Amino acid sequence: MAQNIESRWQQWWDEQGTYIQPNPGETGFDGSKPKYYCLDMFPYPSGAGLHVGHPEGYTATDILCRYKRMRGFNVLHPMGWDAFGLPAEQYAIQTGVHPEVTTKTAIDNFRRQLKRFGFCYDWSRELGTIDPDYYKWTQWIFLQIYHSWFDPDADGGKGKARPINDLIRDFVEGKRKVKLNPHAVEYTGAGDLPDGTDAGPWESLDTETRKAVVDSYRLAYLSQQVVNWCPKLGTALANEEVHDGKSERGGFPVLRKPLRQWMFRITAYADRLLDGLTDLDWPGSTKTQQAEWIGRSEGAEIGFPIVLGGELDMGETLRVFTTRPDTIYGATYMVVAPEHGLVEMAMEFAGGETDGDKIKEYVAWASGRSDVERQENKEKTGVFLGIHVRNPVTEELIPVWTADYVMMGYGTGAIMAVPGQDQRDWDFAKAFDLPIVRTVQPPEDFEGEAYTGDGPAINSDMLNGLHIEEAKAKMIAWLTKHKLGAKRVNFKLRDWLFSRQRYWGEPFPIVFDEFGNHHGVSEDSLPVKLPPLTDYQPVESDTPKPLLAKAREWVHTTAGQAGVDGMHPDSKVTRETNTMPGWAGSCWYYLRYCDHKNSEKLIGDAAQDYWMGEDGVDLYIGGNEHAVLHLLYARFWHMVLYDLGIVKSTEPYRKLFHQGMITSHAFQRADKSLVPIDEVENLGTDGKPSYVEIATEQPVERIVAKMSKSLKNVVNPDDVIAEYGADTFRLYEMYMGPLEASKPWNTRDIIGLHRLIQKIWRLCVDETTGELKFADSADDAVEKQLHRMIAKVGDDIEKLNFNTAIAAMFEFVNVAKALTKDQMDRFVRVIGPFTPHVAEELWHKLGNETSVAVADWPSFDEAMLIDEEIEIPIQVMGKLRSKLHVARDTDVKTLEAMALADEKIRALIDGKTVRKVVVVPGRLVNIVAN
RNA sequence: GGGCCUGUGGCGGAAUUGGCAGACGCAGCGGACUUAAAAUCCGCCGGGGUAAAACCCAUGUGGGUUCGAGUCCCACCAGGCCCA
Repeated sequence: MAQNIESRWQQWWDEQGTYIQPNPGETGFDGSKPKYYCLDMFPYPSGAGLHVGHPEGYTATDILCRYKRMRGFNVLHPMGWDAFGLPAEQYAIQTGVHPEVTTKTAIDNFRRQLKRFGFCYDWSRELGTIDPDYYKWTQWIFLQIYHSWFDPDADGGKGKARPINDLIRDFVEGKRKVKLNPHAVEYTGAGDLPDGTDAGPWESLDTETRKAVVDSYRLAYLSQQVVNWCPKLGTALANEEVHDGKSERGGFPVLRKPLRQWMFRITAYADRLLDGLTDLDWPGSTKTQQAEWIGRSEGAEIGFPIVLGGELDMGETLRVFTTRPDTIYGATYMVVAPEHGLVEMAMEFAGGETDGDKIKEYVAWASGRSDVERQENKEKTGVFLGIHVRNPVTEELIPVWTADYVMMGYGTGAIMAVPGQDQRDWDFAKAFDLPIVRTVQPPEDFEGEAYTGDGPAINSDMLNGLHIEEAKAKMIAWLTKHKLGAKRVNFKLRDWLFSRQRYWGEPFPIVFDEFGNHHGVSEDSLPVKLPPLTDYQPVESDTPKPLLAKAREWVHTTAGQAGVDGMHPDSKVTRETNTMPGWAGSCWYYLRYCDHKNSEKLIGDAAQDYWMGEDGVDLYIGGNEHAVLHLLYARFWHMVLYDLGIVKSTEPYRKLFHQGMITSHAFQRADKSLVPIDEVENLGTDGKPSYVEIATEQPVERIVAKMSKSLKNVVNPDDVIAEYGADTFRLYEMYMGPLEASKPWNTRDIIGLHRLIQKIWRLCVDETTGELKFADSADDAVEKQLHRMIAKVGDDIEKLNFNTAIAAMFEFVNVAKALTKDQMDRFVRVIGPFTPHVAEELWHKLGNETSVAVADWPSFDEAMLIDEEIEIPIQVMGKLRSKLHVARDTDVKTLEAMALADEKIRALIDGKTVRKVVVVPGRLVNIVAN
């Protein structure tokens, strides 16, 4: 029956366009209503179809949106597809089927499955990141970023993105000193002046230098980056995909190789990304994760003069960043990253204390290690460079080592090692027998090694006795005064590597001329369409070659064809062959939903003003696995677009909520290894289970585990819907527990929710005639319970407490045996958001012609929520001893008197002294007596 | 190693935010209806204790604050997630 009713109404909603939400200016739009923009994280349409985790968040937003609509909001609730990405491409490599074919099949399947849940998406706004009409604007945004620079002085020192032409104009007009961007990480390194060098007047520079200067400011820039290159797979790999120098997939060797890559200067926004978190209504843990990822730390940059052979002053300094300048007296050695310029310099001057071969060997070895491996706190490795620096404070000579636990990407790629106050330095010092000097006095009972806590400074001359914060301040002041260092803020956040050597992604709207200079294509030549390929095999090569290089005709074109302004149309150009990473399309999709058919603009003004308002998306629900990457990247794009005046809200997502993971059961052997569920049998009863692995007859323990193919504990929503219907499925997932909690799937429990729907049905419908049945008159108890349910359900929906809302429905149908027509009318409205199909069926049986989805939410009477007579527990010494039945508003004195007069209580306190009587009116009485 | 979160019946969970622990559902037990089963309806359902009550114990463990603690504080144990 469920199948029949559900598919009938789903079809009707489609035909009626029940859930289509018009935009401002369109027919049917009611501008007097407030807006509610409720967004789900759109799915990656995999070939496997939906799993039971998808509909959890989607059902929650569906209920909320239906409720908000009934409460008089215009609701924007769209759905789309995050469809570029690796799995479709991997599949293409194996089968030769174009990723577009497999992806579109997967999308059709996902759409079919989602519609089967009866979700109230406005499908007219559906979009996919692979649609050329969509990625046209992804490319357009890239161009905006490419044509921008970050002016750190703008906006009162907060800094903002400005058009790159503003910068060029400043250079031409002499308003700004022409120099390389001092904040550009790709140009910093040992020996560079921290402030950049004045390049002289603009007109004195040749074209090439001018271009280099301008490019160093772009928010999207090309840079040599050391990546994990796997020749066999023909692509760069993420750190997480490399283990022991081999690729996780296939076990092929991985090299550290510099690659010319597109980068986003997200580091320029570090402070704003951090500060912006404060006002967001996001889970605290997510904010913390982003803040830690950004990793702001205050400290000092200090220059240590480099000394060769113990006396020859090089006239250069080794710059280090440290968060603990107060510990400089305890710096007993220095460490530079193996990629640091000083290592190469050491090898040039090999001889004496410098063992060039050993250094060379070490650097080669370190280059094969991923960042993750290098940061693992295992065995310390390193080589003495034979170079010393002079401690600027103590004037003592300190040896310089290279070791891979120092990263080139963090700070300056060099540290002053203070083993007394840093455990990694301590371990290293122990391993290589280097001196350890404590500069902070640990507490007397301290038994650890490095001491990182606070305490008075020792062995530190002018700092002695000062605590960390004072000592830091004093040292920074001293260094600044003597021009040996300065206060500096450092971030863990790195610039965002935006190139992939893959096929299935957005092409860059960039071409290179014959001299290798890059040019953005003009806006009217967008989209740069992804060319079809027939061969998706990675190019096996030592020199990284992106897959798109195979589309030779597409790659080699002319400026006219590609649409490059300011070049002769016949000039030969080659297209950028890297593609954008999967994050690109998901960085801004929430904007496009507002106005997805707009061919003139990314988003029209009226649509943006109404739907995004000042705070952006009202509620964004998705998994917390996106806590950092997607949610940080999207905020970054939004901020750039804000600076350029394209969007008007400062943040994309006002309120964020993470639904918990739906887990499953699995079985665990004594050694903690897992057993698939079909290899276990229950020899006990349901009440007292006793699980045994069939093959070994050994007992196993039932535990909660992630759903996975190998454990055979994956649940397919299609099967559940086929058996119980979508309404039951929706209720079950919402009744499992709090939305944010991770909860185990338990098929056996579904029946209870199925019974609820049947009880609802039987409460309203006479099963013999199929007609509605009504009570002659309203029962007081039922009427009261109805008011309570309306209040409770509405309140719970607002708080996303769907499990207790459903419990309130259970309580109602357990009380109500018959409803009047008026009661039924209200009841059906309340269940509408949860079980839209059954509700719609009953709603129409009640004689309505329009959908229950557009009905008003019923009101309730506050007075009905309050009991006139209540039960008050009486405690003696905090233990429940008796109860009073009293009028709700009985005052304190009366309650106290009644409690003390209670027979049971009198017996208990007989012979004791009543010390105190605590009375909470309407709550309880507690008697303290002894 | 650091950070965050969680721990309540056989199971999922509830608890007005410091005020009657176990709402609601599942499973289980007993009964009604039925030739029988399913479905449905009624009752019981943390442990000990009792003829039944009374009473005692109980929210991972141990302490603390409080008239009163599942809820707040400290320590520990176990599990999970994130970072390293």
